[in-house]
Amino acid sequence: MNLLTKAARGTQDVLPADSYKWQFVQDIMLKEAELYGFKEIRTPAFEHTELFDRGVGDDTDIVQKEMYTFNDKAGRSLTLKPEGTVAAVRAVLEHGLLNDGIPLKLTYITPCYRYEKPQSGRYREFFQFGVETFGAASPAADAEIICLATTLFERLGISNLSLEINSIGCPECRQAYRGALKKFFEKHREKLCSTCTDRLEKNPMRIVDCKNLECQKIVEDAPNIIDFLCEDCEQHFKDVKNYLSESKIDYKINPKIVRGLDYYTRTVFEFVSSSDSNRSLVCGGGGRYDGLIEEIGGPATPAVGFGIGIERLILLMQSQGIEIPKPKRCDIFIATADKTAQTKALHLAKTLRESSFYAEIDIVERSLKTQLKYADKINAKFLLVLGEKEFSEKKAEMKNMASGEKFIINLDNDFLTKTKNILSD
RNA sequence: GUGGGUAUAGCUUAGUUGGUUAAAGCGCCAGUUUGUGGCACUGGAGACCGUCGGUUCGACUCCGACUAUCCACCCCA
Repeated sequence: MNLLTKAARGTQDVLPADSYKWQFVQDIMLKEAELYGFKEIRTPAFEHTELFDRGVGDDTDIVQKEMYTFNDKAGRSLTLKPEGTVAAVRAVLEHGLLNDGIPLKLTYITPCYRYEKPQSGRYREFFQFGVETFGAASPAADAEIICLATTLFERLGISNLSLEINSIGCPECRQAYRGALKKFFEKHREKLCSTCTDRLEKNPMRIVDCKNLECQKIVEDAPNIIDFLCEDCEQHFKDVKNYLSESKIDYKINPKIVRGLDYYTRTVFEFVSSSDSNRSLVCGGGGRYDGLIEEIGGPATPAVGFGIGIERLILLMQSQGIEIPKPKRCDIFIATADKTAQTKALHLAKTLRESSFYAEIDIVERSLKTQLKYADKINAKFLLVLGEKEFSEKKAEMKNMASGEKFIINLDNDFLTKTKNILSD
């Protein structure tokens, strides 16, 4: 297969055999978000590169080595968005949406791009569903977002997911924690992996979620962020937990969930799949980011949100054997025995389609017999055969393909009503 | 970026110690006489065996590089 007929690395076609699954999932997500009061926002595929340098953080892997950055013809540096939040924040600020009143609740499904080595559930183009609440500092906002995520998974039929939460405090309490961590890990410096020795200076918090087994062993005895929360942050976390308990949402506190960037504050959460041995992250990036909006030039505004990768979600649903409703079946196939009948068939099909029935006719000039085979192949519910005889007698037989039951239909005035009745049964 | 596996029709695969026109199932297209499908039978289309180079009289088969793909790490959705 040559380059011309090959999708670019890390990208994927969603074929008709699968697209209905996407429709199903996206539909549920948007509808559920709607019930929580989130309105859809659509942002462009690319933004000014500076936005992500600033918003995602230019010391992250994403910005340092994974962005699709290019110059347009006027020499502007643009970047395909590597995640959804920052673009949404930009749009909020640009259009002054916060002036419409708070809270501002937005949802989106958007393609994201990261130059990474593809593997299972990881693509260079992937689709992210996200929700963001702006202007709400209350723990109720955190809880509402988590609650939405929980219901979503339920609606999709996903089980064996566990919710893990943590609080990483505000910049003030984090400073104390960071100091304590540094002091602690300093003692174990020579046992840490090489990336973690680097982290020790730049970002000791990231050592806490290092996957290296040696590091993890050390982390076990490391100080816990929760012990360093200031009074306000502690109360906030306590309230979030309270809301969750009151809503009967199970959660586990995982002190190892941290975030590398400064604008993340307080609540962080993840949904991990416990069905298979290797815990896979389904919904990362969930949490509060009270510092972000100010970081990219807006007024200090609290915000919470989360993102889900749709590819991963569908993968998970498949691994759990969740049945996604099959796409709509053809209601009726109108077979035609000759050219005249064929001309009229389109009109009849049009009439039915206007009433929202899924009707098909022969458009490849097959023999009648082959048309019937085709009707069977596409799993049509009903069959209508039209020819000279039918038009001279002004009536035709409509057959239920599964039962073989036949109905006589008049082809003139009451065609639609009669057909509708049979089809709707 | 690091490590490992794989590469033959649309799909799933076979291909014997290198030896002529590369095989099967499924799918696709059509036929099995006249206007009613599913089953069965018959036929047909469809592959420069991932690419390039090497070894050889001869390579789908052996060697090398590249590319793609899958899996894991990293990171994350």
